[in-house]
Amino acid sequence: MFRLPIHKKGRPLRSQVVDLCPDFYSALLALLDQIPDDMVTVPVLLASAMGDPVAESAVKEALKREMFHSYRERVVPKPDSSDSHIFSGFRGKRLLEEMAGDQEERGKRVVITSLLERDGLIAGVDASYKGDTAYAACVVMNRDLEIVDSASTTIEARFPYIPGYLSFREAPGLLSAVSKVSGFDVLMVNGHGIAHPRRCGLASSVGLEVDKPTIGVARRPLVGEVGKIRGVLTPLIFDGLAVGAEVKRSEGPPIYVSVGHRIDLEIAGRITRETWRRGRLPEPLRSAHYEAQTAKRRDS
DNA sequence: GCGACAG
DNA sequence: ATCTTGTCGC
Repeated sequence: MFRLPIHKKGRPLRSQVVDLCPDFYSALLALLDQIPDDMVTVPVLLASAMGDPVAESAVKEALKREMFHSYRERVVPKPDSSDSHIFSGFRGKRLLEEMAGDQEERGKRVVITSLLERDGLIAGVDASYKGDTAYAACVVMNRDLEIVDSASTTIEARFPYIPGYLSFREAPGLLSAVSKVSGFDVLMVNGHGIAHPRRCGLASSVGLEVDKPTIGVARRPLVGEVGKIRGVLTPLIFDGLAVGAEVKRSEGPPIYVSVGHRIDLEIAGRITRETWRRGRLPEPLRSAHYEAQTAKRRDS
């Protein structure tokens, strides 16, 4: 029977992703405390000090939270032309830079293989949010796409959504939900696998943890360009490599599939096409999304 | 240089 | 992802 290594007989959660999931908000607080009393700063400088300017909007969102109420006047929206008192001398470790380095390392551990013993049971996992409270659900379907098992959990996310860093927000909840179902052959995750700037998107992070064949499926690409049609799949090219593929149906917008872990693009694409019947995502993900929404509704 | 940017 | 009413269409 499938079992996740993160529940050690009632011990606290342990896994690489969970261990490496730092608290974004405490790190931001530590930076805000460095601003001298007679100075202010701007969001992009805080994001850069955290290690990646891409986090600018996440910083802006965070500053709206109650937790940062007393720091609101220390951050101005734009660098005022007349102001020479914009602080930028932040010190300390760059959290996002370390996390990106970790993704690069884990991306190298992703296994791409055409060996897939069975694919009779397909699991889908997804999460819904109410603020930072995550409601994650995992459903298991048979070949006829009938639900044979499902589970959901709720957990507090300690990290905001930042493009390229989604796994640090979502993986803990998804892993918890996945650990509650009895078993499956392939896992489908709502997000990219190796079609990621550092070859380690949400689907790869989750796949490496559960050590099962894992597929990443997303509605929009994060990196890469759609290449020339090659057979039934249109490759998504990034850095000169086919890191994923665009999957089309007769009608409606396409979706993007990539290797999460222990699978290859052809098989991942085949399973994605075989399970995509209606709507914007394949059935395992539609189902998991519905269950996650239901769990959230039930809670409030 | 500026904007875009999985969920 | 989430905030949100009615509304266009099969």
